[in-house]
Amino acid sequence: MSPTPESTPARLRGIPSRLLAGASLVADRLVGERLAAEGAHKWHFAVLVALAETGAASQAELSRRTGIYRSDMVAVLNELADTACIRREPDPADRRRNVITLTPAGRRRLERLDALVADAQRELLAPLSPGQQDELVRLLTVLTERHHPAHPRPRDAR
Amino acid sequence: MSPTPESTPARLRGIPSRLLAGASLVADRLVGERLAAEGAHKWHFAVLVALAETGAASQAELSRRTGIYRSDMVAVLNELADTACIRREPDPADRRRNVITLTPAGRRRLERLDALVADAQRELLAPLSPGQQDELVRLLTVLTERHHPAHPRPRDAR
DNA sequence: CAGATATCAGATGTACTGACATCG
DNA sequence: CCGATGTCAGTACATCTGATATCT
Repeated sequence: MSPTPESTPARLRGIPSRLLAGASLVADRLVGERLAAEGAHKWHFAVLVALAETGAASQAELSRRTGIYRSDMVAVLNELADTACIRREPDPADRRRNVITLTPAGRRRLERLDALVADAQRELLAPLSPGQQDELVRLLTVLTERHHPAHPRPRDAR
Repeated sequence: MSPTPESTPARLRGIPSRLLAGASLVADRLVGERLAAEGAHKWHFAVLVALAETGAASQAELSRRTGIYRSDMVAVLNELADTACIRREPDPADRRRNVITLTPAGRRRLERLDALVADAQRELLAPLSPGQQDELVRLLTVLTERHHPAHPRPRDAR
């Protein structure tokens, strides 16, 4: 729907869900543009972070950690494997699973992507004072954490 | 990508762009569900508000006010015309344009949709105190208003 | 002729569903 | 047999692009 133009009526402009949609759009664009400069997507970044943070895991587990559907995870891991950022090998303990491991190359890539993402966040939040930035993050955290139970229940990755 | 599950690593959970994406998703779902109960979409609501607020207008003008592309506006107006919420007639002063006018039925429909949208906003913001709700709206407003110049320039409706 | 308008036809991208073979 | 896993095919929807005919 686009980030609120100037001519938007006040009654529309103040609606929280519309503000969130607009803010999310500009945020995703900023992140997307930065990462695109390195031929990456936010998913790659998310998976790399999850691996660096919580250690090697199966694809379904990564799906739960990142919020990417396990059906979509396949393609993401294919690309990360093609660039040697991860290794994907069958789990000897459970032959349904693949064990996904972060490689040194993947760790280096994560460092670069991390810098880009951090840049995008800085640019995104630039209009706010440091105190306001923290407050925004706090408010959004409360909002999202209170809104997972029930409706769209997270089973695999939703 | 989904609203952050519980098992998400802290390093991912605190990223503003991800928080915004998650919050925007739950918000759009809430609004969408409520409006769907009346067979409506957020676009219908947006157009009706724009008409009620700023008065009759051409389709391109409505596009600018609401942030809906003028290519997509056609279908929205078709549906609103089918339910007699608007009238669409050629502008005698400028024969390229259609003049879109809100009908009494449209005004009544707007009242109903407005209540549903307001409900959704209340549910969305319920986890926050009234003061926090205001603060969130303020912060998001600053954020979005500072982020329209340059990049995705709003010409018609982008 | 440049520019705006309404319209259509479709490209893209992302979230999501359903099914299937394999395995615990 | 139930349930989880990796994979694939395909849906649903929204954003966005391009082109065209008409008109200023």
